[in-house]
Amino acid sequence: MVRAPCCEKMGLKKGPWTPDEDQVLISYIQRNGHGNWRALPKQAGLLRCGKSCRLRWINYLRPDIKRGNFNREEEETIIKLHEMLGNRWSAIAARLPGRTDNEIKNVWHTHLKKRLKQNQVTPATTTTNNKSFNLDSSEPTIPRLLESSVHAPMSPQPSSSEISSVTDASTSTGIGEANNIEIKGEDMEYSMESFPLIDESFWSDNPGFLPDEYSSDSSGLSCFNVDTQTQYSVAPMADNVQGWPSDGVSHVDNGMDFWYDLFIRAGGAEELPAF
DNA sequence: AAAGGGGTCAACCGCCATAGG
DNA sequence: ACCTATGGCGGTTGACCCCTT
Repeated sequence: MVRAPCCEKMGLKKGPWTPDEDQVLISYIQRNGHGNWRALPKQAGLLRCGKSCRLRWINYLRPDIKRGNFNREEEETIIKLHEMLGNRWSAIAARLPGRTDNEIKNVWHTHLKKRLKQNQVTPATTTTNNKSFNLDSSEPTIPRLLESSVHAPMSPQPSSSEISSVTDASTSTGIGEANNIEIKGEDMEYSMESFPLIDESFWSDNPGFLPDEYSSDSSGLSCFNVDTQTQYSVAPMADNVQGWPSDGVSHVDNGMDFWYDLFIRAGGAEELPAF
């Protein structure tokens, strides 16, 4: 299909927006909305293409945009969601009110990716998994589980084309080993090391921590809700991870729900955040 | 003080999905 | 069923700024 020529071939302006252009766009959208981006610049009297107008509005001029630096909680949320969703920035942005996909993408590439990489080269040390919970937090909306994704120690990872078999906790030499698992989707890789470390001792050392309606499997890396007959991974997961969960249905949200469930039952938030 | 390098971020590009004709 | 227009998305670019040498 031959595409319509864009801005530069139509004598339209490119590059940074001027305050005047911003004002024209804002007042036009406030008066008329933005039903048709393609037609908008002409109707508004802007020498821009519709795409450029849309981008400017969505990424910068929208009234509900939250300006300023990302706080720690937002960054941790991004890291966690990126573990789940990969580079689906718009999906991540949808869960961060006031933040745009472009902004999140920039933060990821400029800050977070670097930070995670630094953590990867940190020599592996044994840490306890659930100890990373900070239940003293006065801000209950995001599980402190996320802390562990930032500070999780990294060690060489085994390769696997899909979720690998799980080292049986009874033969495992360490917590980290039991969780040193890599999941590969179609175009993404997920390291279980980025999640709180969990092995059999996690369940046994935390009587009452695992909700009654869940029963963990032998690996300790998935559990089963006996009420809903649903299997959950212990880590939030992507919907394109092959062969997981067992029913083949996307359980992205289930994964998150499960974490939140654990978090709440560990004394965290009273209510689920709006995910 | 000037140059160079790296970081940041707004904006663009090109592809894809989808609605509508 | 096919074609086209449009919106939306992720990857990339380049201008600007700041820090270091």
